[in-house]
Amino acid sequence: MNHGHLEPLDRFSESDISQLADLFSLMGDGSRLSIILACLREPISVSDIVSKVELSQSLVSHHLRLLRAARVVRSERRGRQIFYVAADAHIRCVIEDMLDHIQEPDSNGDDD
Amino acid sequence: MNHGHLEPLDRFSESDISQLADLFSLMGDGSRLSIILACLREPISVSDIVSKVELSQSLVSHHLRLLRAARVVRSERRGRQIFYVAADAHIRCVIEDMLDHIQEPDSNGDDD
DNA sequence: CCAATATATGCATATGTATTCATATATTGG
DNA sequence: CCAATATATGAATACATATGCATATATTGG
Repeated sequence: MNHGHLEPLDRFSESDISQLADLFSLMGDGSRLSIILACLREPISVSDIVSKVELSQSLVSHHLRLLRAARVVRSERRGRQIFYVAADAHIRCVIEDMLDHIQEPDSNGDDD
Repeated sequence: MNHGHLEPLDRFSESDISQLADLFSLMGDGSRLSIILACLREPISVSDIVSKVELSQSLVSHHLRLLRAARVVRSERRGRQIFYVAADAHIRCVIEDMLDHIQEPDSNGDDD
């Protein structure tokens, strides 16, 4: 039910892996992650994002397009401004989990 | 308490953002993500990873080095083989959350 | 100690992509 | 309709990095 391929990994289809990688890749750029974080709590306008993250308007817009296309953020027009917000709670969850990982004490890093 | 910088984002330090982005970036490559998934449940030897993910031994090793350096995986020698496993539960959590995000029904993607 | 197996590493390269600059589109107010 | 504001887009470029190839290191068995 894939397209005739064997699935090389446990229970993840190649499509799953590809979609996951795309999403992580989007979050894997510092500028883009800053933008995501700025949109994490509540909708925020593009111009407010620009001043908050201190990136050029053009760059923010380029990144927002990618983030929106991948449904990491959603957009909504209010008058002459466009507000962006994190698409759903999962995005917040992922970030919180990863923060926990960072703060994890170092049990056993490179012991050989 | 950062290094004299203002923190441009809500409550995330620049160091947080940088560490998060590095981790997401590591997970944002398809080959590397496949390797992580292969190590997700239980320790697995490098050679078994190679046959499971169908990448060259060299490439797997290159990626494992990055993943281990970032503490995404841990390693342990058993005889002549080296086993790798996901570093902690947070890594598993992040992936599950992201899978949930992918499977989320499309509420409101690009409506303007 | 030698051969065989298992893993790691250095270098070179092709490919991807983050960023900038200039400009285009859209919305509002007068 | 015109000017001003807000956002998006296209092209060019500089830079990062995934990958392959060759080879090095480490471990085990005889």
